[in-house]
Amino acid sequence: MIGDRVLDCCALPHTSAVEDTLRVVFVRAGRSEPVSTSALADALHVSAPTVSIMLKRLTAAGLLRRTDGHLAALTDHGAAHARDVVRRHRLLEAFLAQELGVPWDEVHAEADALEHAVSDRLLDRIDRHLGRPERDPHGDPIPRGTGGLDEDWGVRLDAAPAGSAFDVERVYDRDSAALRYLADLGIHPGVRIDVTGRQPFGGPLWVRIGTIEHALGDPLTHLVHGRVVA
Amino acid sequence: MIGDRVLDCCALPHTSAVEDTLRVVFVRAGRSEPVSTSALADALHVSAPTVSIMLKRLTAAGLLRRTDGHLAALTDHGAAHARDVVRRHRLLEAFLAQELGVPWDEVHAEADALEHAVSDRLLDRIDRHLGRPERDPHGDPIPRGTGGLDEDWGVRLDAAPAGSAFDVERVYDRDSAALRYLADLGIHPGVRIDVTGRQPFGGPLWVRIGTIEHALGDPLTHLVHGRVVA
DNA sequence: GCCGATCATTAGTCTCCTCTAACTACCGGT
DNA sequence: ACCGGTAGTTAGAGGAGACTAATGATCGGC
Ligand SMILES: [Mn+2]
Ligand SMILES: [Mn+2]
Ligand SMILES: [Mn+2]
Ligand SMILES: [Mn+2]
Repeated sequence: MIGDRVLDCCALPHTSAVEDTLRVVFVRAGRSEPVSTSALADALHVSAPTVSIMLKRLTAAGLLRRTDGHLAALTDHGAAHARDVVRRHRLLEAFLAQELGVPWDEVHAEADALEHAVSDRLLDRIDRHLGRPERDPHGDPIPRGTGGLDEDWGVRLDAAPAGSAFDVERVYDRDSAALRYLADLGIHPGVRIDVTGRQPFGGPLWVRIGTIEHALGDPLTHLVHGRVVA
Repeated sequence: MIGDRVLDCCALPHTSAVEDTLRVVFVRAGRSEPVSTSALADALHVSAPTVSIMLKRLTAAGLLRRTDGHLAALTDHGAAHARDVVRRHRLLEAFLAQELGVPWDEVHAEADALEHAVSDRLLDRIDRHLGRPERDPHGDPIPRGTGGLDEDWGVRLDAAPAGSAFDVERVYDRDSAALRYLADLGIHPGVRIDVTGRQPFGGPLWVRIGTIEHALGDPLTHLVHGRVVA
């Protein structure tokens, strides 16, 4: 936490816990995943009561609304702050990967800590140093200014029909071990995959990367997003 | 704060406040400055009672001793942890200055925040990336391994006799405005200064850098350390 | 030897973050 | 209608860190 970035506007201190919650709500909502108390507890590695109390505080501060099924949704104000945290997070991920060669399965954890400690001034230096990158190592767009963020996740790999080709654009960065495995297979943003077949009843998806063929289970295919091209 | 660096050994959480206190005690003691409650409160930008309580906790954890005049001194154990914080701090300063061009009067504040968020793994990447630097932008030695740290501050510029030359080795980094001014004058580690004269009764010291002559008051000369060479 | 200034500590409060345990609300199945 | 499980919240507690106000200790000056 750097002292000078405080949510004066909403009478809420800009702590790590607050920032992390805003970021996770933003990203999950962008993926159209349900933002429930338990899902947040899981993602943030805290207990459900801890999330419950945090959501109440964020709601009181006008950053969050509760929808029908206890779910959480950011207000415009909350989304603006969340975007700022996401920007810091992804820009740091890009920096760590490009400048220091941190592998893409490690950058998330590092950025999760650094995002609260980097000043706006330093962040802008990093941005300039990298030449104002558009995407982080997972293909996630880096929010810039107030311009509309392209939070389009495209199509999930498991939705690609057999016989089609698939351009990988984004890979969800939650699971380090999965990222490591996908990288071993050569799956990362910018790569074209041939979908060769699909077993029925949730069976594995057969894909070819280069000349090698692999069977991918749902937990993996659900992480890979992009476009069907043929 | 990154979760995995906890002082298990001393039953004390490795928080920012704890780390900052250890670092400041270490550096002040290294400069042979009195480490009093009020001096720490001033340096850490907290109230005296806050320091008082922290010193009691550190003492209870065996990281600190109280000497005669209420002063604080690190135990060997405390010094070992403090060294680690100082290493993170100075290595980050060096990285920010060399890789991102952050000016030397800004690196301290940035490192003060980042030092608690950087993992050991990332720090080692930074270290390797910089080629294992020995000194930070202020000329301060970067502790490495368990080897003896050269915390020699040499001689203060105000102790240099008129007519002598003075090699600047270290500049104390506490005061940003002073660092900015000294940089404008061309005073930084590696520079040779000619001491041309000294006014009596605490008057200014006259120095020549290159061809330009300047009068420096005590607040400035006390920050500049090095060796008298002639 | 007293007086005031300075310094340190104690006392009392506050906020934030986290937990466990208990309770409640809901929902599906029988 | 009932029962059990899941999800969410409430209740209660504790630690860390911060503050102000009051109190205690120390020391120099006169
Ligand atoms: Mn974080
Ligand atoms: Mn990412
Ligand atoms: Mn710090
Ligand atoms: Mn320094």
